[in-house]
Formats: sequence, C-alpha cells, structure tokens
Amino acid sequence: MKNKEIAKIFEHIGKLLELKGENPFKVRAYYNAARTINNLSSNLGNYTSTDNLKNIKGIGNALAEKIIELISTGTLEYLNRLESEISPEVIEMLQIPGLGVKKVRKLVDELGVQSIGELEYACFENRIKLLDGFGQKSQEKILQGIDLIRSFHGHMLYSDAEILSDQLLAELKMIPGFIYLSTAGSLRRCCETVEQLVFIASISHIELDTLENHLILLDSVKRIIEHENNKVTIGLYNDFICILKFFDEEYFPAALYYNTGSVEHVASMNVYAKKNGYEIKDDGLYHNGDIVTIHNEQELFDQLNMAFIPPEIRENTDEIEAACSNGIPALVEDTDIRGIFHIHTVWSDGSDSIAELAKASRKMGMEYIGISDHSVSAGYAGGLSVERLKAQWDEIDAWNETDNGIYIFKGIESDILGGGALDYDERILDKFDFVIVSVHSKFNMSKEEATERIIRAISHPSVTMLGHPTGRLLLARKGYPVDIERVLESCVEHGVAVELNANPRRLDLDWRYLRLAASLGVKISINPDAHDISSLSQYRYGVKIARKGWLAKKDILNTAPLEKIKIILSG
DNA sequence: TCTGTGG
DNA sequence: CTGCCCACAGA
Repeated sequence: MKNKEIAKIFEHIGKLLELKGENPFKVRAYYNAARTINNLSSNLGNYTSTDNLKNIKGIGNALAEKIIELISTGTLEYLNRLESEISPEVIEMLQIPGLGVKKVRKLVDELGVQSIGELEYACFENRIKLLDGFGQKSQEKILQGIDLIRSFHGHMLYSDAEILSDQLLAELKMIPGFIYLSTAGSLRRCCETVEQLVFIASISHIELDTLENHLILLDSVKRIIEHENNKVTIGLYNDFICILKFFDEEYFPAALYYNTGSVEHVASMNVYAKKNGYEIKDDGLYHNGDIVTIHNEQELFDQLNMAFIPPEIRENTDEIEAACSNGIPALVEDTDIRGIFHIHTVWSDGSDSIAELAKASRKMGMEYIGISDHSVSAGYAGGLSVERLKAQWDEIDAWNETDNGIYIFKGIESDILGGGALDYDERILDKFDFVIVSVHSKFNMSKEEATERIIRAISHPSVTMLGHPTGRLLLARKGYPVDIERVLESCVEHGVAVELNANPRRLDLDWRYLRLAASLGVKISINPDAHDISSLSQYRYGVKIARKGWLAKKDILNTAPLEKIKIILSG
C-alpha cells in the first residue's frame, strides 16, 4: 500500500471522528499523520515493525499499529468499526455542496437532523438560517444542493454500471440453459450515466417460473420486485434495479435492438421502416404483419436496406439518414490509441513514479506518454515550481536517452488563472513538449467572463490542448457555464486540441459537442487524467464516449504514431 | 496551500 | 450600514 493511500485513509478517519464528535486532539492526530505521511520521503510499505514507525514525528503507538495493519492486510478493522458506527444518512449530507464535517456536525447536534430529508424539512421551516454560522444564503444553497443530489439519485456512472453488469452477467451465466444473454439499454449505448441495467436473454431447458428460484440465489440479487410474463424486475443489493427480459431464440436479435434504444431512436427507425412495410417491436421485426427471421442485429439493418448503426450512436440525432447514405464513419477503437497524454506523477498529486507509469503504459502497448503534473498555483495538489520542473525534466531526459521502448513527452497541466493568464512565463512554457491548460478555480464567473478567460488562455502560443473544458463532475457538480462553440472556434484559430477527459466522473468534453468539434477541425485528445497506474486504462472510457460522438481515428490526436506526434508537437 | 464565500 | 475578521469548504 502506497503512502498516499494510507494518508487518505487517515484523513478519512479524521473526518469520521470529527463527524462523530470525538476529542479534537484525537482528530488532529489523524489529520497531522495524514499530512506527514504525504510528505514522507520513505516508503511506509518497507516498515515491518511499529518500533521504527514510532520514530516518525506525529506517529505513536496507535497509529503505528494501524499502519502495520494496513500494509500487511490492506484493510483496517478500526475503520470498518468506525464506519458502521456512523449513520450513512448523515455521511450523505456531506455531498451537499458547501457542507463539510463541521457544518454537518452542527446540524446534527443543534437541530437533530439525521438525514438529507430531515435537513430539507428543517430548511422549509427556516430553522437553518437561525443557526450560528448559517444564514439565509446558506439555507438556500443547501436546498439547491439537495435538489441537485436528488436529480442524481438512481443514476450511476458508466464505469460502475459496467462493473455491476459484468458481475451480474457472470452470475446469470451460472444458471444453466442460456443461449443468448446480452446487456441492452443505456449501458450498451455507452451513456455517461446509467439508471437501469437491462439484460436480454433467451433460455432453454428451464421454465420461467422456476427461474426465480435461481435468480434469488445470485450474490447481487436482493429481491425479485416483479415478474410478469417474460420480464423480471430485480432489486439489487446496491438498490439499483435490473430488468431481465426473455425471448425465444429467433426473436432475440430484434429484442436486443429494440431494448437497446434509445426510445426516440427506435421510434424514428419505425417511422422510416413503415415506409417499406416494416415494423420493429419488442419481440421481433415484422413485414406487413408477418414476422421476419433474422439472426443478428446486422440482418435487421440489412432488411431495412441501411448500414449498421453502432449502439453508441443510437440517440436519434441523424444516424438513420447517415445509415441510409453511407454516412456512418468508422468509429475510433481502443486499438487505435497509440499514446497517452495527461498523466500525473508523484511529482504532484499522482501516486506513481514516472518510470512506473511509463512501464505500465508500455505494457499496454503505447508508444509514448505525456507527463503533465499540476502547475505552481495548484498548491494543494503539489504544483511544480520552476526548480522542481527542471529536476523533473532531467528525469525524463534520462529516460529518453536510453531506448526504453516508450517515449516520454514533457508536459504540464497549467492552471488557467482568473484573468486567463497561465501559470509560468512564456520562456518556461516554451520548453514543454506539450501544454494542457485547465480551469481549477473561480467556477462562478458569468458565461461571458468564463469564455473570455478560456479563450485568452488558449491563445497563448505554447498551448497544445484545453483540459476538461467544462469542469463538470458527473453526479456531483455541473460544469461552469461556458460558450463551447466560441471556445471551439478559438481552438481552431489557434491550432489547439480539446481534451476528452476520460475519467469516468468527467467524460468532458461532453459527447454531444464532439461532432461539432471534429467538423470544425478541432483535434480531440483522449486523456485518462491518470493519477496512478491503474487509471491509465481509463482512456477506454474516453474511446467509448468518442464513439458516441461519432469520432473516427483521424479525429483523435493520440492515434498518431510516435514519429508523427513528435512532428505535430514541435510544430 | 490558497482563495472565495458568507456570517 | 459598512468594513473587517474569522471559519469553513473546496480545488
């Protein structure tokens, strides 16, 4: 276990203790330990006894033992106990923007609110604004925050949905008799968030009524909510809902198509199909009322005399017209990606070294990576001073001097300061192989101001790409208001690429703008925004979203092979 | 660590 | 009512 992870756990414990109202000195001890561990030069994983650990200032008996437990078992009994002691509904309140541990504690202590629902009620009764440290404005902000959280409720990130779906698929396949089993719905369309899992199946050897007995035994299944005809609605342990629909083998392809949606897309398809006497229904493709036998989705499109429409783009834009006129591009694929930009290392807030990240990327088949740690003004994330930058460059130069099978580009994720200025002067910026510029502060500017700010940043001569253009965090925070079209036009003018941040919480730029970007001639860079080895592979989520935005290999910057990207970056 | 917000 | 100072949250 890495120092950073241990520090995070102690930080978390500190929060929980504070929330619990524990002795402030105890709380402080955990926060302090978290900080010292973060700045520690030695690797805690090498320690085997508490004796040596206790020599570290701020770490005594109790913390030393916990560190040993963490590095030997990877878990911490104390933390588990702590988490079970505190009501999850209270912890949930921390998600409301503007509320941290101190404020939540106050609300619990003085108003006795135990959940978001009760908090909302207290707001309506105007009891919040009477509290010391709160006022009219905070009360309103809390109400807004609650609305925001409600709007996210019942949605999960694509990445989480995918994991859950894979798990369920594996469990379902244990039930004997499946001939076909596939995910459908918004997950299959690679939507950035997913509400419901939908599975389409055909099954033999088993009566549908005995199926329930099998289903209820699966690890993820909490209960069967409803079972009507061929449709089972399942409640999962994480409180999400999964729909499982069964069809006879010969109806499976049409059912898969129909249940993949989107509803609007299927409706439009039916308008088109009707002209030729076809109709697509839940249970099959019909021609003049007779069922048509098809063996896969492709044959459904063949029947309608149109090209295959990949699930990702079935969103009722103009995919049907495109499919009828050879207009569907060959969408970018995972294997087209040749290198990875936007990687953080231990030099700032990442948890792995440059060499570790390079080796991991090489293993993934990449030809190059672009390191981009935070710039100075991102102090909280360990932003790099000019001196430290130079030291980092030396490290990268040393790597590149030997033939290591993967090339490292020197980059930076430079903060865009309030007025649109960048974080280093032009002479430093010029020395990078690439410069990503991103907004990390002052999120509440007006749309006009924010747009101007970004455009000013883009127009710096050394800028290569614009990072997470809207700053949104899926299921947590809306992006800052910005006139995307104007920003994209400015990118064209200055030859700046736009990032498709592939972190599953961001997926920013939104796929709805990608086609516009590409049509204007803006290159898109699919970047994992990795903070450790394991998140390097997040670029795959970016590829899915790029596909959803109709992008082809040629639209993506980092599909260029090494020699070509060298030329692009030096130009 | 630094900054903006709100009290 | 303004201005100042302080605590908190968040990046």
